Amino acid sequence: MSGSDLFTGTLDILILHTVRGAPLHGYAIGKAIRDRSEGILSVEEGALYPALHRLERKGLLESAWGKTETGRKAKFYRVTDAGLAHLEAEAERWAEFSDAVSTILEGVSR
Amino acid sequence: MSGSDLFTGTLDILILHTVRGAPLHGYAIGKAIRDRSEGILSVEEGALYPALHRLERKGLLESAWGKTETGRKAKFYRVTDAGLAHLEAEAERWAEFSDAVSTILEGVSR
DNA sequence: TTATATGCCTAAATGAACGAGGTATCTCCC
DNA sequence: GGGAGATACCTCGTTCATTTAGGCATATAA
Repeated sequence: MSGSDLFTGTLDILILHTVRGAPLHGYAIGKAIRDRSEGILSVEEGALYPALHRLERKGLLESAWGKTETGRKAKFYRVTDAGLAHLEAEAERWAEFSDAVSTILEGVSR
Repeated sequence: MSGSDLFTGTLDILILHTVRGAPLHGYAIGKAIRDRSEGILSVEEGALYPALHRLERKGLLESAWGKTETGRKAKFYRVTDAGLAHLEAEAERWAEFSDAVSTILEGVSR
């Protein structure tokens, strides 16, 4: 149904991109995506954590337990080389796809 | 997985938009989407027909049997008022969403 | 001390899309 | 006559991401 959230398939790209710069822990990843999109992209935890595990299982992400700035225990994720390659390919595919959809949809709601 | 196809959730919008102008039959809808996106958006029949039935069940589409220009039997779909309203809302949501994703992803693959 | 924010997680249910199969008709060509 | 290929419809089983709704633990601010 999609209710009011993400279009399936984009979460992985968003996650990979978000941890591309520096390792981040799950909770912060969700927050970062939400913040940077000004609330438009809301990442449910029930989707976020499974996605992180999925990406790690695929070798696109690596994780290590560490401490946050405030001293809390957290699992930090960083992108692997494979993850980076995957991100680039998928980002390209996304750009192509969303351009195609936008072109077709042009004028519907503007 | 998504292999190489649609990002889930956009098919409904594409269908509604495609039949917005004039009633079309399923096969032609798939072809129209494929053609207008220059092959980037490929609509599998296993996704297309269930989607048409789904949309009709929801009252967003209406169907009637008719004949194509070449004289073949085909089921023609047209958008209902509810379908039009839904299309406009979803297209807006799509625009907002894809803008947000593109903004975040900016610079990844360009 | 109690609520709120941080931080992690899982399990059941939903449902969309994929892949692969099937039927039938029509046209074109050998 | 007989096959190939395009048109046109359909369904079924599987896969898989997301939603909804929980649970657990710790820290901090009211």
